[in-house]
Amino acid sequence: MNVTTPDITRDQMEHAAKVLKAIAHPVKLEILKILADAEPMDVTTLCGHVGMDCQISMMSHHLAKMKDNGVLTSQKHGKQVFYSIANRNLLNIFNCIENCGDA
Amino acid sequence: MNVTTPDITRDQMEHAAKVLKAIAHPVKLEILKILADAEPMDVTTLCGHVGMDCQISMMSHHLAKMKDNGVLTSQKHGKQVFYSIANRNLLNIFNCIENCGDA
DNA sequence: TTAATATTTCAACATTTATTAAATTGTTCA
DNA sequence: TGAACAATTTAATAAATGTTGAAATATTAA
Repeated sequence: MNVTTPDITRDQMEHAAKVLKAIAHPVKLEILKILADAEPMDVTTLCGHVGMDCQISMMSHHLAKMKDNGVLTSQKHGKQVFYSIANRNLLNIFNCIENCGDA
Repeated sequence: MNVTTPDITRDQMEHAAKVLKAIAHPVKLEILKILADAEPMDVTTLCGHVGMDCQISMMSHHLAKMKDNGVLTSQKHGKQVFYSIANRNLLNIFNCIENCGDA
């Protein structure tokens, strides 16, 4: 397979690194995956869907970081905060990863 | 655009997180980009191609981590070590990133 | 207004990552 | 052999991340 890469400036590179850092964590990837199938979702429900033991505080930290880096958006309804994926194009990263798993 | 995500196990998730961590850094992305266009390449030449000031020792550290996580491979010829991209599918990540830049 | 619920923020700490310089290893060539 | 070069390893330190529990904030309902 002949893959070519688009031209990317140094600024874009810095930005890309930030986004990747914001999701390069098993739980954060899982969050992304769960939201991919059922967004938006509130923090407590999301916590319940995560495989491992989930502490609400940890979840909140993960979500905040992902939001800070433009990966997620949030919207408050009543006492709950619902998170969504900012740009579903990012989900293609899962296909990328799946193919590269046996590198 | 309706993006669906493949089923991914927790183990794959852990692995994916490792790979992403191994490239979630501006210089590491740049390394990947340079190699994408001209692999294999030795450490000193690679260092020269990197935009910012590059110390050979730092480069070596970056390369080692990327190799440890299966992103790169290396081959020694004489006193030089040439690095290549282990699986060029990973390069699709640049397309991913380009589209998500304005999230 | 008080109680209950949802989420965030704060603070502390452990762990990991990034960066740099110096020392070390391995290779080639005079 | 020993000088020169390429790259890695080691070690030290700074900076960023991950994790946890407790306290604080905001919203709703009694």
